[in-house]
Amino acid sequence: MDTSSQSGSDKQTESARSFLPQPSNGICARLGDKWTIEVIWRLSLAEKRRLRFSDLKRKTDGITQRMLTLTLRNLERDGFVKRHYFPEVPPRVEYELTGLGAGILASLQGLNLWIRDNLPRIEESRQAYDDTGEQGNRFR
Amino acid sequence: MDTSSQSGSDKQTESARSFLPQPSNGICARLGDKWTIEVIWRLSLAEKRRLRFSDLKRKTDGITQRMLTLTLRNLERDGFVKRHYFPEVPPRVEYELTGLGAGILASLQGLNLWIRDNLPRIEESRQAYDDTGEQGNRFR
DNA sequence: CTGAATCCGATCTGATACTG
DNA sequence: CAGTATCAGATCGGATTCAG
Repeated sequence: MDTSSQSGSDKQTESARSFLPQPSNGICARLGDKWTIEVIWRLSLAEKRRLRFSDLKRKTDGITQRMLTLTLRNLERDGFVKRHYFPEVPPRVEYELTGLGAGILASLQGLNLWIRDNLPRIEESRQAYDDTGEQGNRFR
Repeated sequence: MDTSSQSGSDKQTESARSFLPQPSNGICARLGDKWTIEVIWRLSLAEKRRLRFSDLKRKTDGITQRMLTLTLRNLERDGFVKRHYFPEVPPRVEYELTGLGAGILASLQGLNLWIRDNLPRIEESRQAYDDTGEQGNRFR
């Protein structure tokens, strides 16, 4: 997991070639959606990894009904979430995180830990960039 | 960090709580950009993790000059890439992947391996969803 | 060679109203 | 309760043009 050191070595390319270049059929883009990760995460914390629509909406702060619906449709299509419809009155629908959905969450943890550890440095960098950059062009 | 009061406590939730809910200050969204990951990856494969603008553009198939510039600006701002400007004629600019940038690439590998292994299942799911869904509404 | 500026269509997101 | 439909603003990404 830790291949970050070694700077000047030209043979470092060997191990790096195993990395996938592709945006992986849009998976990363999907995860980058505004609500996708949080919705998966909320489901993973729920009892039996299941929540009904209204609960999910309440737990996911700030999400609109429309965006929750869209997010769930995409997750359902990719097989990360299973939809259970109960034809009652009023209707009840539960969304369940599949094994696939739980799996990607687990795989995401390494990245999230890295982000948690390095976010301060990133934000420093942003601060510095915004401060020094507001006066000059790119030719210096 | 924790906003919602939990209804049920399973054993499985215990380990899941360590996961970060937040889109992590836009990091995941940035990675989901159309070109970000590939640009980082191209730099990581280069000698001394450095490439000049035109080389990077040539290696990154399909990217426009504008998008490469924007992608690099964002990466530079976050501290993932360092820009080296040489005031020659014609001008030469090299971009170097920083330790930070290489680090996130390494952290991404777990996720990418998972995607590689599970993409077939995801695409099956998409196929099934698109096939069965085109006739009925959501109430079934 | 590097990169900024502009225009434009496509997509994303939110707000709102309506339906079974 | 769950979901759809519609509209509007914001952002994204591509094509093109101009400039240091």
